[in-house]
Amino acid sequence: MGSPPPARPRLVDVAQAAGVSTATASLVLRGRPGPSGAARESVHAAAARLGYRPDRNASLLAARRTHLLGVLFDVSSPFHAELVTALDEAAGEHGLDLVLSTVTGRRDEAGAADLLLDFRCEGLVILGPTLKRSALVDLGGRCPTVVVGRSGTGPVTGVLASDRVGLELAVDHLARLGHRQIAYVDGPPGSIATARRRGYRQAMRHHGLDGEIDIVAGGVTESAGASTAHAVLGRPRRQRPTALIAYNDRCAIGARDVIMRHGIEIPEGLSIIGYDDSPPARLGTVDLTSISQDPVGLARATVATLARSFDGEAVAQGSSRHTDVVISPRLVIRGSTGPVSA
Amino acid sequence: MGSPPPARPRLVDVAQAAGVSTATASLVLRGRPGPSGAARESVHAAAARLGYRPDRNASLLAARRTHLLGVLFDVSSPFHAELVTALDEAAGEHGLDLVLSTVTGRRDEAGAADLLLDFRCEGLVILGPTLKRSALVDLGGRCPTVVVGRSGTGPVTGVLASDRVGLELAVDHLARLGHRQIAYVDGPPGSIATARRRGYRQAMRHHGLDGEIDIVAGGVTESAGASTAHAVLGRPRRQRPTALIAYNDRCAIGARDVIMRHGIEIPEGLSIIGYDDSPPARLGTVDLTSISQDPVGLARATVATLARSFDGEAVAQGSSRHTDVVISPRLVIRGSTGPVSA
DNA sequence: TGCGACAACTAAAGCGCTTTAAGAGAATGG
DNA sequence: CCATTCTCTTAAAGCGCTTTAGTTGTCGCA
Repeated sequence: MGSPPPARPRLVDVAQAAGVSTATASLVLRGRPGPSGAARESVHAAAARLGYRPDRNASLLAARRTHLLGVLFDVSSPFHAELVTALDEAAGEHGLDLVLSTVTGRRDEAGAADLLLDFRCEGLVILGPTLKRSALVDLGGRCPTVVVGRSGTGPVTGVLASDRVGLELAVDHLARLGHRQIAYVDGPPGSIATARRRGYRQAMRHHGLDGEIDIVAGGVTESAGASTAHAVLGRPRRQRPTALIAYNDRCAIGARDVIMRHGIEIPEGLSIIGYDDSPPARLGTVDLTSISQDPVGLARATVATLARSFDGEAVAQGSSRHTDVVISPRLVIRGSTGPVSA
Repeated sequence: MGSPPPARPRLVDVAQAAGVSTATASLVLRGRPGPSGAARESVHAAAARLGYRPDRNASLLAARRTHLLGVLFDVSSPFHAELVTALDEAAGEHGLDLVLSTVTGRRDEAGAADLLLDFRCEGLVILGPTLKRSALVDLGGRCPTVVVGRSGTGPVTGVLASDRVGLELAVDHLARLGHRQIAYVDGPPGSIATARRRGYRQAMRHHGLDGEIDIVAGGVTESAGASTAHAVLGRPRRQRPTALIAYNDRCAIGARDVIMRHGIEIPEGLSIIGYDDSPPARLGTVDLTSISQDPVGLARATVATLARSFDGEAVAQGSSRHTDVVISPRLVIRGSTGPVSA
């Protein structure tokens, strides 16, 4: 393992080796205008020769700008994983870097946020926060903050994919395939599930399927989906839906399992649509049609919002009204949906 | 979102408010001996009143110790997620904090490592690295480094769970249930798969099952497992194994899918053991017996190793020999294994 | 020749903290 | 009563960088 600290070269070393002052070296290394061509060359040469890497902490401290975005996420969530990747990409385009923090046994969401603030990040991104409104508002007061996947509050902007549009996409797709008996597997209590349920109703009405609206109890986990499937399969044949839209992929996958074991082919006997476009949905063996919340789009919108707040000065400060940024989800069509069988 | 920087209080503010010097305030806030009881009280009071939080960057810069462990991981891996959580816990016990970095589109493993080093972390943890040996050795030369899940090289220590023991546990368990025809579903080319295959052979021999050794081609994904299952189910009945040990959970789950759809009950018709004890294996609907690499154990060992190298001075520097830390995996028994049917 | 304008550079003052070395009292003791 | 030893404080020197204000030297032009 170890090695004694091989004494990293510092800026003065580079400057000395290049025969210039640290001021010049600093300017050159950051590509700032000023130094002459000759100076630039010798500094770059010296830096390369010494293997110089600036000390981030010192730079940040001196520059009073950290170019750091703090991201608070749940390390065990695949959806968050995708968001983090996308955020990093988007941050890079704005010259920002990410510092990550996650909720663990010894640190709750507030503690993790504090840790990020201690790094003096210029903006805070909170993924799917379970924080109380008041705590959120407090954070928003200390640092430009965006929550992803839920509505903002007070000074905190929310960036989210429209659930209404999501369900519209799902119902449209199924209706186009000839389905009429389209059931919706409900989620847990909460604003997200409410929005999706509402979106489902609205979309059904839109297609003149008011009479077919069919909301069955579900949940968030695979086993919830499994129970739902049992319930649906227990109905008399005529009353069974020909298609299912589930609150999320996990629920959809649980239902799918039971349905298949019941001897019903998918999509011939029943079409299924999930929500989230999670990695399991993409597995060749699962191949689930799903609504993607477009992590890349969410990430871009998030970073753009924060970046705007950095240079665009404080936004609508006094009036602590918040504005959400709502993007459109996408329908990812896979093998779990097909035309309704004759 | 925004808010104009509400000017965080600095140490001088606290000191001033408490009527002491910054030196005293600094000592008090870090619980160092020196200041009197009265001083302690007033500083703490002032800090609380102002809502003071030290600027991490400034502290780190001045203290020349960062107490930071850099962790390089794959944000899309559930196994890494568990490790990160466990690492954080373990680091906390040693007074260390984690700074995370992940491979993304714009940053490869080496780039991510550089980012971590720029944060001046005192130790580097690389989870399941795909880095070349030479790159690893280079990192190890710059900073105490531990790789998790693979053997070390040069100055880099490896921390891993014994594959030999893992397969021993699996075979023991099945043998105890009366199985004799235990097949092993092989993994992709590489040292890990080799170690597991060897462990399987050894364990079988140990149980006097030399004649039953049965290694079938597999792979790392669900679909690889599915193909394997098709191959096995294509055999004449007598030659079919009564139990399967798969290279990993994903492969096991793919096989399980095909087997169930083939009308064979699990575990009555066939027992299956996976490897990794990944979240999908734990799902109620999957309920897969699996070998856990004991993330908590790995994390503890990793942090302990690094911590030792911090104060214990450089370890065996000149001789660039490396030592691995090998821990024992655990068998997690679930519903996918049962007694061999009569 | 002399003066302003400009380009290229640098000395030095921080950033917010830690730490060292030294100072000021108070307490001890001969 | 003065020397000695503590205990408690603090001024000041950094940490490695950025940035401001200012210096130097060159050139053009009246």
